[in-house]
Amino acid sequence: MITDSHRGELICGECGCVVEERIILDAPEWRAYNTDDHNKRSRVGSPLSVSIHDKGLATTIGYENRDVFGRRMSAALSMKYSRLRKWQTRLRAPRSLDRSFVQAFTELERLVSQLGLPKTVQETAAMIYREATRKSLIRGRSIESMAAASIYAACRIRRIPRTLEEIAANSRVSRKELGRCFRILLQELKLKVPPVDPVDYVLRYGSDLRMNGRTVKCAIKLLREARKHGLTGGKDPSGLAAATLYIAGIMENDRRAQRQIAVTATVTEVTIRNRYKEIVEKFHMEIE
DNA sequence: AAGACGAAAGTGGTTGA
DNA sequence: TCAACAACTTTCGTCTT
Repeated sequence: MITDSHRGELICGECGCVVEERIILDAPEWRAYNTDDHNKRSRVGSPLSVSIHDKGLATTIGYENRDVFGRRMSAALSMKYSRLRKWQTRLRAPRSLDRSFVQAFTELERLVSQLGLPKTVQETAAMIYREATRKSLIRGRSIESMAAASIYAACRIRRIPRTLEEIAANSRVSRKELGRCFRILLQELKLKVPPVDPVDYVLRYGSDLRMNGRTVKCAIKLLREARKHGLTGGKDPSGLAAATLYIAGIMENDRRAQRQIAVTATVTEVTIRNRYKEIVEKFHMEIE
């Protein structure tokens, strides 16, 4: 077991699973010990110090060993990252032209590993960030917020469902700021980002909740029907996914408590009930 | 005792004058 | 720029299983 005091997590040394999140530590969090450090850190936020950061890397076990379904990083890319890492340790004091880039890429890497995202997301996010830099969109905004926004955009493009909240929770950027930066990326880079499909969330939450394949399929079917009846417009996709999973659970005898679903979908039970009511009413369903 | 229900008041974001 | 509005949340008392 590894305690990551930076993130407040207890991590299994074998597989990198987060065993316990949000541990409360009595030790102080990072501090700037002199003004120089303070200037650096207040700007940057995430890699608080090289040593802590390296510790973070060491726990990124999935990185080289586990990887996503055996896919390896291209040789060129992997060389690039190890080079970046080397720079990171060397570039301690002097300011360099590339420094912000290194910081951004380190942040991307950190977010990807912390959120358990596949490599494709990291690559996409890196491309987006690079492009944003080229169009000088970073200026006036923090590296961290733009990196997080790139990650979010990459998730949307790759259809790996992660909410703004989840990403915000893993960086020092507020949900609001993250949304703003994402919007900027959207319009300035003319990214074509498909609308969020609640089905993606059904799949994810269904598996998080260990629900049967049949139940998940049923939920997807309900979702399709709901869409046909115009019940989905303007609704939070997470809420829709949660509600259809709840109904499907009852129908397929694979029931979960509203509370449980609400927690994994990060919506409230009230929202689940509202969607649930709308759907049941519309379908004239009798749910036992 | 846990789960489900719904009313009421509050929040943050979008829209349209 | 401001007000209205819809969706969602929080909180809480009540009913159901």
